[in-house]
Amino acid sequence: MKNTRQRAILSLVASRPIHSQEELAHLLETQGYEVTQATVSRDVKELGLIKVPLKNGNGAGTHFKYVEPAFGKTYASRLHRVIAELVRDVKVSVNLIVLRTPPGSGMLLASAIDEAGWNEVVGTIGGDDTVLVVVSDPKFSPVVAQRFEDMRSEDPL
Amino acid sequence: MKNTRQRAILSLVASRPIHSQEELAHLLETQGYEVTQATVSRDVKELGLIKVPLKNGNGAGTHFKYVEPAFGKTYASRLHRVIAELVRDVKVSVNLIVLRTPPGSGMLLASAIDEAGWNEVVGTIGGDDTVLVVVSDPKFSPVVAQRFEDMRSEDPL
DNA sequence: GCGGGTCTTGCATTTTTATACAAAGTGTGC
DNA sequence: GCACACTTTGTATAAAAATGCAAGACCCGC
Repeated sequence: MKNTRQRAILSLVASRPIHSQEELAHLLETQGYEVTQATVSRDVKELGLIKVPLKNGNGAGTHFKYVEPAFGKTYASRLHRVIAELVRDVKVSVNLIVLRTPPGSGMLLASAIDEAGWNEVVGTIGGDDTVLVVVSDPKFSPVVAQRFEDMRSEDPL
Repeated sequence: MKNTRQRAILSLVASRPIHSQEELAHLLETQGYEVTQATVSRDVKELGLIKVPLKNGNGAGTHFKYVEPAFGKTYASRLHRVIAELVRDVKVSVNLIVLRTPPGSGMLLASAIDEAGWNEVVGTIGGDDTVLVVVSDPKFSPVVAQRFEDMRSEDPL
C-alpha cells in the first residue's frame, strides 16, 4: 500500500540520515515494502522531501539527508500572509530593496520583516507606503528580493 | 574568479528557475564564466543551494529550482536558540511529543512552539518542566520529534 | 463478467549530479 | 627563481535520480 509505505518513508528519513534513494529502498525492504528506486523517487517527489547537504559532513562519501521541507513552509506561513497581502512591488538597488505597500501599512510590514530576523537583512525602515530593506551585502540582494517575490505569489517554499 | 562566479550563481538562481547544473553552466558561459558542470556542482555545494520541486509544475520535464536555503536557516535561528537552550529530552507517544525542560521554563518553551505555527502541531501545553506537543496526525510524530532533535543539536537546517 | 477509466509499479534508460584523480594555478618563504 | 603547500579546475567516470513506457491492479457502471 502506497500510503503506509510513504508513512514509513517519513518515519525513516526522520530517524536517520539517508544518503540515496537506493538506500531508502533497502530500508523499506527490511520493513516488508519491496520497491525499486524508481518508486522511491516518485514517493520522494510526492512527499516533497528534499535532499540537503549534511553540515558536519566529515568529507568522505555522499552526505545527504532527506528532510521534510516543513521548516520553510511553516516559517513562510506566518510572514507569508503579511507579505502576500501587503507587498505591491519589489525593486532592488545595490544593497537596498524597496517594497511598496498600501498606504499606512509600511510600518507594519517593516516590523514583520524585522521580526523574521533574516540574516542577510541588516534592518528595515517603514514609511507610509514604502519599506526600505537594507541588505548586508549587495550580493544577497537578488536572493532576498526573489524571496519577497516568491512569497508574494507562490506557495511557501 | 571563483568568488564572483558564485555571486553570479546566486544572482541567477534568484532570477529564474534553473533545472540542472548543466543549464547553470551554460548561463554562466553567457556571462563570461567558462566552467564545467563539475565546477558548478562544487559551487552549488559550497553555496548550500538546494534543489526544490517546483509546486506549480505543469507536469512535463524536470521541474526544479535551486534556492538558497536561507528560509529554513533564518526561521530556525529564532526558535532554534530557545529549543537548543531549553529542550533537555524528546519523547514520542503516538500523537504526543513530550519535551523536558529546566524547571520553570515549560510555559516559555510551549509558547515559543505555539508561536512558530508549525502546521503539524495542533497545540501545546506547558507545565513547569514539561511541554506536551500535540501533533495533528501520528504519522507526523517522527518528523516533528526529529525536528526538535535537530534543532537541539545541529546547525539550523 | 466485461469495457473503460484511473492509479501504481517495475524495467530500462536517460538525465543529472558527485567525485577520484591529475594538472594547473597561487601564494609563501627561502 | 625554486620548492612546497594549498586551492581550484577539468576530465572521465561513477553514482544517483527521474522518467517513458507498458503491464498489472483496482474501481465503476452497465
